Amino acid sequence: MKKITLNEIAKKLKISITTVSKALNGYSDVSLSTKQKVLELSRKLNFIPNRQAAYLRTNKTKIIGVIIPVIGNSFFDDILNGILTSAEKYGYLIILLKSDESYENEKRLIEQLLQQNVDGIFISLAKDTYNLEHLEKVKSSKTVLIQFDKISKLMDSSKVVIDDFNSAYKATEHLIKNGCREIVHFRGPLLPQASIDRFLGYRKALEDNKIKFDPKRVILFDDMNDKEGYRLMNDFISKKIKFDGIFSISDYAAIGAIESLKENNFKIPMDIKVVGFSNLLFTDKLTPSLSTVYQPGFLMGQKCFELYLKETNAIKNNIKFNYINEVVPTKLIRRNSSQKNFLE
Amino acid sequence: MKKITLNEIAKKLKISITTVSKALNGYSDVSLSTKQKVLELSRKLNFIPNRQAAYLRTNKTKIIGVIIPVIGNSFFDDILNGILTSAEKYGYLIILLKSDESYENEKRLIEQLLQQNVDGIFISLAKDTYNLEHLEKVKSSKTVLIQFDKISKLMDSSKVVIDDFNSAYKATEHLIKNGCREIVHFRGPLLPQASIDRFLGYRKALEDNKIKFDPKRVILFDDMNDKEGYRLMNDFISKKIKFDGIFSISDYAAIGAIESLKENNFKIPMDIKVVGFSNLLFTDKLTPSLSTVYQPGFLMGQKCFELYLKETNAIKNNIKFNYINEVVPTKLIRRNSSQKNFLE
DNA sequence: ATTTGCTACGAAAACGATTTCGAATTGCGA
DNA sequence: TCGCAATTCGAAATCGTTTTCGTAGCAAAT
Repeated sequence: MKKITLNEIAKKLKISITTVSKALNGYSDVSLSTKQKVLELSRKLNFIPNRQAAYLRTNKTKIIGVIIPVIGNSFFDDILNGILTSAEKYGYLIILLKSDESYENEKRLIEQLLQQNVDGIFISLAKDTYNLEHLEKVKSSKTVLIQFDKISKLMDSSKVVIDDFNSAYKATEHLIKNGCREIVHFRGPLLPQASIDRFLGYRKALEDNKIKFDPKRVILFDDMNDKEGYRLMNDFISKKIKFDGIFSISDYAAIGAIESLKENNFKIPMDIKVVGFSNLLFTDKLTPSLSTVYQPGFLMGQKCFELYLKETNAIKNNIKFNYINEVVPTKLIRRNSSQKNFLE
Repeated sequence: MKKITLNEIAKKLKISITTVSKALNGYSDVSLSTKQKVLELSRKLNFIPNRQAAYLRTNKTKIIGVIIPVIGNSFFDDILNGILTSAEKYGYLIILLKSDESYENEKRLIEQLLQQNVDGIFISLAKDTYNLEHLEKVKSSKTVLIQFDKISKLMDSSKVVIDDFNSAYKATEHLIKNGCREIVHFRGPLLPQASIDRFLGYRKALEDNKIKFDPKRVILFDDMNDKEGYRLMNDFISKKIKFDGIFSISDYAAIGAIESLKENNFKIPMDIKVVGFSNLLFTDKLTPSLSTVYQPGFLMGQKCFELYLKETNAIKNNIKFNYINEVVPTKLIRRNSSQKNFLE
């Protein structure tokens, strides 16, 4: 069974390809009767327009490439959900790619996306991405670039992020208000901006509350998963440094830490109060339920698309466009793991 | 900045487009010296081959469309991860789509994928998909179709699934061995094959152990989330029907049920033992940790790709090909929620 | 009779690659 | 010198659309 093309339809109707194309695309210079004939026949023959061929003329693929560091994080799932929902609404398709937190992969993936002539690239950077040439390449190829969540301030583009500094500040302040004075900070890898800003928020909250910042209480993570949280918590406990709270940049690490704490007979939140970050799935179902900061992933995904649309429209209409830095609100979720007077 | 094409390179080198193309694609009838010149210049000009133009001749997009019912289920994340990993290995890109459990959406999405001329479509069906015309369309357009997880037996194609019947049998048997005699079954929606097979496995396990099957103890779910689990558990409890175990087709529902049980002062696993399905993220971190059946999502994703490759290769080499039904092994994970002599 | 203004349609170029097939060039042995 | 094979290259067709620019035909206006 051969594929149906405009040509086929034109021949059977004894009209030109041009007219068929116009009839299908709502041009006004085609009579109602031929338009109906075309629509009817193309439906009958099950005509499927060829997007790649169309691209060759229009230069629009209506495809967005999305690069995220990893698959399986429920926060990224939320973002993805937001992106997909918006994409569907506007007739776009999404090519999904994962960098596995590697800059080299990221570079390669971007190359692939450019070969596909995607109309836009949404990216959340790998944790070890320091070089930004690959992003420059995106921009110089006139592809719209949107950074989200893990962004680089050194790269000019529209961005959608949370207010990391203030979110961290609030979380830390919350611990302080609930009586903590010696708060351990689980910090992410050194490079990512989010990691830096959250650390600064943590430190500022201490300062503002006249608590001396102690670098021995910040723990650097390379990989923010529960196993690492467990391991590094064990390490820290063995150092016998006093502490009564934990602010973790990641729910994963916090959950791992809680496991370790339980095994070491610490009571949560009585002895140690902990708050995580992201409000991952089921963190409300844990015992104790985990306090955390909620990030509106779905909304962030939608915002990515909005910014993309604004930018392409500006380009299309040839009007000046300034990159937008969209900061979405977070919300501290107070659960049992950080409660003040907790009765079991 | 104009886009670089084969033409540009050819002109600057004063050779033909043909030769440039051949040099870039490793043809043997181009001398080493010109090949080097071409490679060098195309690197210098940052030449990016145009995949859509290439497609028009080759008829291969090297894109796979993947349709899943929802985003945000960690089991599907695992599958997706497997698919993406294999795709990358073989130089394919993935267009990701979600049906939101709706047949109508599914139909539309498939239409879109066919317009994109994807080389293959991997699909996990929506829960209300009864009509299979859209899948027939895929096949009649010579696009390779692979069904995974939520499949339809009525549609002929390669498939990758788990052994739902036996997995459910084992889970139920496990509850029986640990002393349960009146086991409630959380069943999914009526249509999906997995839902049916798991129910049959449950019933067979009862039979084989001389336990009378009681339809009043099977609870039909429309939406298998924790809220529904909570609500329907409450409903069931209010009916005062005796029970001492739950086999839920979904971890989500099981987790919701446990919340309800706790509130109603049932002790788990002492009073009620429960086992779920899927081994979702953090089910091991709950209190009590949730017994469940693990499904190898990542492996399933990889298998999808393997089956796809087998089928395309067969088609390419024009050899006969029989659809493959790949059944991957599951594993019952015994945790605290179903333990026999549990000491708190 | 000529002009004007519509409507409805089509010819043809263009997008950027791949691939077939033929031809030019070269080397080399007879 | 001629013929032949091997090597290297290119002309041109092709994939399936979109879009520009005509133009034919016809009615109304001058």
